[in-house]
Order: sequence, then C-alpha cells, then structure tokens
Amino acid sequence: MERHTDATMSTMECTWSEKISGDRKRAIDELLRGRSFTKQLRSVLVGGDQQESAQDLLAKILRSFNDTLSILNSGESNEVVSQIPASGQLYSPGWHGRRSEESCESGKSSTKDRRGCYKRRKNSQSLIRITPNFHDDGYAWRKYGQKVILNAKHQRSYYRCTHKHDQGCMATKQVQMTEEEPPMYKTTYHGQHTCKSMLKSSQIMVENSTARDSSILLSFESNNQDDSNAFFSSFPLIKQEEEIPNDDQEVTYNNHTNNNNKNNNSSSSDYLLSLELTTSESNLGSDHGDVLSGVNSSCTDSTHSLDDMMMDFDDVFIGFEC
DNA sequence: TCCATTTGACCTAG
DNA sequence: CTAGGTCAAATGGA
Repeated sequence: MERHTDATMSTMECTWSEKISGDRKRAIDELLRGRSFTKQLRSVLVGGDQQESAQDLLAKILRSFNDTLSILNSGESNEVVSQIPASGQLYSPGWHGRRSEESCESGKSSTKDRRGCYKRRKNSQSLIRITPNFHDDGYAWRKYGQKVILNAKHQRSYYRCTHKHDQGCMATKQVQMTEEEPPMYKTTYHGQHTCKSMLKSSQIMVENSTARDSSILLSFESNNQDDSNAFFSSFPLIKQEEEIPNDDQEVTYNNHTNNNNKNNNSSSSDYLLSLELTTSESNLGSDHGDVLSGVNSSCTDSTHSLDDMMMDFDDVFIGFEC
C-alpha cells in the first residue's frame, strides 16, 4: 500500500517537473514574443514605422501576456500538482479548472463521491462592479448556483462562462443585489475569459484604449498574490466595461500591490505596463521575482519615457533568456 | 431533445 | 463548526 503510494508520488513529481519545465519554456517563449511585439510597437510609435498598426501590435502583446500568464497559472499550486494526471497532459492556456475532477474520474468509479474533487477558490483577485440594474456585459453566462448570504437581504447568484466545458473558459461571476436604496447590483468577476469572446474584448480594449473615461472609478486592493495572474489576464473583460453607459457603474480592481494605480488619467500604456508587469512579479516565482519587482517599481512611475520602459522591459528578459 | 435554471447536497477555508 | 462556492440531478421552457 505504502509502496504503491510512493511510486505514485514519484511518478507525479517527475511528471510535474517535466510539466513545469515545459510550461516555463512556453511562458518564456511567450514573453519573448511579447518583447518582440513591444519593440515593433516602439518603432511604430517612435519611428513612424507603419508596417503593422500599433493597434495590431498592442493586441498581439496583450495576447502574448495573457497566454504567458495562463501558462504560468496552470501550474501554480501544490494541490494541483498532486492531481495532475499521470499522463502528463498539458492543459490549454487558460485552462486551470477542474483538473481535480478528471483525476477523480480516473481514480474512483463513483461519480457521486466528490470529496476532494473540488477546490474552493481562496481570496483570489476579483473585479467588482456595481450597477443600478442588471446589465449584460457581453459574455455568455450560465447560472450554476444561488445562495442565501448571511446578513444579506437578497440571495447571491453564481454564474460561469457558458464556454466552460467546450472551451475551458474558467471565468465566473457573482451577482448580488445590495440593500441600498435604490438597490444596486454588485457583480464580482473571477478568473479570465479564455473563450473566443476574450479575443473580441481584447480588440475592444485596443480600440478604446485612447478614450479613458474619467467617470470609471478604478481602485486596487487585494489580499492574495497567488491568483493575480488569472485575475489580470481578464483585463480585456475589464476594459470592455467601457462599452456600457458610464453613469451607472463603479469598477473596482482588487490587486495586492500598492502601485498607485488609482489615477484615472494615466495613459493607456502606463496602465497596461504597470498592470501586466506587476502581475508577472507576483507569479513568476522567487527566482525571478527580484528582477521583476524592479521593473514594477519603475513602471509605476508614469513619468517614464517609452525608451525607459523598453530598457526596463529588456532587463526583465536578462533573467529569462536561455 | 436540447439547453438553461433551480435547488439540495457536497466541499473547503477560515 | 459555519458560511460561502460549486456540483449535478431534477425540472422546465423552447
């Protein structure tokens, strides 16, 4: 019995380290792509090189970072490690969902017994939006639960992305009516959209990146580093908020870092760089965190020039390149 | 028949 | 132990 367990564990460790090294390489590849796109973007912005539009490049950069973060996110916790199928299967970018469920299926015949098959989210980053009415944010949601919440007058509804199963999209949201007068709808978003609609919103993000509406309140607060990549990868979703009328919403980003992002009038590039790099800082592991934290501190200074930022960006990759 | 919602049970974090 | 998040069978509508 014990011998069997040991053998299983050693197999898992092996599989896991292989997966880590594979994921890491993929993540590095994605980051290198992102750097390449960023350099192209710089020549577009600085040198007037119009071979490829800034918007296209920005979309590519965003996608590259999203993919990177998803890759890194797919192997973030030890619990996940213990549940990786022995086949060493790699999950598609963005898929960090019910891996445990699959392992349960293979391990136990009973589908009724779900013990250990479910890992509750703990203090993950979230986006909170408060609106006076229930509005459609453009994504296809499917309700999967409803709970009575302590000290809350109204029940809380739980939604997941409709494409959870066909595309592995792990985005979820919770909607709860507040007790205020008039009642408001508080929507809390978790996770990232990896379904096709993400691409759509990413494009929206690029297209709207010049028009920052000062009526949208952005604030950063948080409690946990572990999931920040998943959270920030969903920024295309966040940006999409601008599609809707702006007189009725409050958007709150929860993030663990205190990088003074409460300014509404920062440029779109400042906004993107500080967020994405901050995300990297918190998730790339201790061996790279020191490098990245330096970048974070410099990027939060909105007075940096484009060249300064690119130099910082290059510095990051010193630690990555093989 | 398919798909979304409802709802009670299950499960975990605190 | 409790509150809250998720699952999945049951149910209902198109």
